[in-house]
Amino acid sequence: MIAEYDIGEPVYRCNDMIEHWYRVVGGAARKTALSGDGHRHIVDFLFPGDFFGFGIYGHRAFGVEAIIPGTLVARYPRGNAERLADSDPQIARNIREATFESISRLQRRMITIGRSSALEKVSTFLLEMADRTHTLATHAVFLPMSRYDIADYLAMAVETVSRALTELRGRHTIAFRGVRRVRICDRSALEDVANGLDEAGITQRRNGTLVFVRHAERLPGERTPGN
Amino acid sequence: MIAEYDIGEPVYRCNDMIEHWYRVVGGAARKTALSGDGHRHIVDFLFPGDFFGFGIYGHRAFGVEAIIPGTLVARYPRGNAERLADSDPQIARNIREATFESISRLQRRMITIGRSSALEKVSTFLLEMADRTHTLATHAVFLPMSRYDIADYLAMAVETVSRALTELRGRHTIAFRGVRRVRICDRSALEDVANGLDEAGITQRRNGTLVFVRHAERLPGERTPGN
DNA sequence: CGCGAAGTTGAGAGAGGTCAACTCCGGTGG
DNA sequence: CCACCGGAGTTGACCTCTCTCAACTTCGCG
Repeated sequence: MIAEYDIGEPVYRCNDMIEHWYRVVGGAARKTALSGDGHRHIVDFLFPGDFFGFGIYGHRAFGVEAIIPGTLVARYPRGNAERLADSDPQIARNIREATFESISRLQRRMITIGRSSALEKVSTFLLEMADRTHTLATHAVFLPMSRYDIADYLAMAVETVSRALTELRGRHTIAFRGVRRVRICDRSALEDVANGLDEAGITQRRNGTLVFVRHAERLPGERTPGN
Repeated sequence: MIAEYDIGEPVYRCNDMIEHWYRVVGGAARKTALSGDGHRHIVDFLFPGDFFGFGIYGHRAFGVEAIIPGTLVARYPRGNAERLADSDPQIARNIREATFESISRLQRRMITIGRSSALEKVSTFLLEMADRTHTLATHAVFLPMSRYDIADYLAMAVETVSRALTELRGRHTIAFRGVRRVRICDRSALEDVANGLDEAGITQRRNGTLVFVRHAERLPGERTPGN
């Protein structure tokens, strides 16, 4: 069963009972949560092909809303899907693979969010979007989400997202064809930034003169000696 | 098949081929990754009963090491486990549930790491540990990991972890019985801090008189009006 | 008892959050 | 067709929290 959603329209809300499993067919959606202090978090963006809403019993911990008008989502009653999985090992296997994939994406993202500068986060994000939307290297990446969404996804302030994008544009690593259309001009430079190989050559002011400073002079693993 | 590991001893390493699925039987372990800039991240801590190492093909993205001497880990050859899952729907179901659980824990953690102050992170961490190690409310929580591990788990500096713990001790929210033995004295206070309701009751001066100000006076969702 | 690692504490600096002003863009209505 | 409006996005100035660097203390173990 496929349903269509408009911008901002919820597929399900936080605290809803878990009754279906879902799959994005067209458009895009965001999975959101509100933390106690009233901050919105975007747990994941969902694109065509992505499964979501897995869960066994109880209530939804997150809500899912479309971010593109006319987003299409297929829905499977949970019970049916479970029975189907029980009777058909191939389906069970597919579900397993989808969830493993989901886990590995979450783990990668946690590392992104955890330690890394604003520039690193945004660069990683752009590469992820280019990848997940299957954008050809020569084409511009279309970002269906607002800057606010990006900010809540990367756990940073909107202004900082904006500044990071401006910085990357200034370096000619990316270029804009419309606010939400980004062309990756220098992919390897972008990858370098995303991997923290960036601050490598930042111009700093020291004693009144500009100097180049290498940042990561510490060796990997140095931090944890024994235990 | 069960194997025993000493402190720091790897169950598997990053880039190893995926050959087994695992389950912690006794002790504790950490799942780690190194990011490009040489920072160590702890993706998850693993306790008795936790499954880990799921994956279908290719190489490990993370490494797993014991953090307690004599940690016991059961190991199942991947192929066997998959075949078993194919032939027994109940096992497939168990695996599904374990991975769903893992996903939901990851998502919660991402929110923790994302937006929240040092104090919030550490409070959340203590509650999580109390919960996951099934510590009775009256007992002290034993933290098997070093402060460095905690820091890399919460994506913050060791010193900041230390300072946060000191702060909580100063408030008599927690007390120490040895460096790695923490008693939660005031659980509800700890939960408040973890939920960001901390700064909630700050006394501020407004028009010359002291008033209590709730921090999150902004309504949830307010940040993203339309889109 | 002494050593090295773990943990704590202090001082200073920098990245990013916050607040505020401003621009840009799309849609609506005159 | 243009003026206007509101929200999205950008830019600037400032301030705060946390990271960093460094010294010090405590703990665990030979």
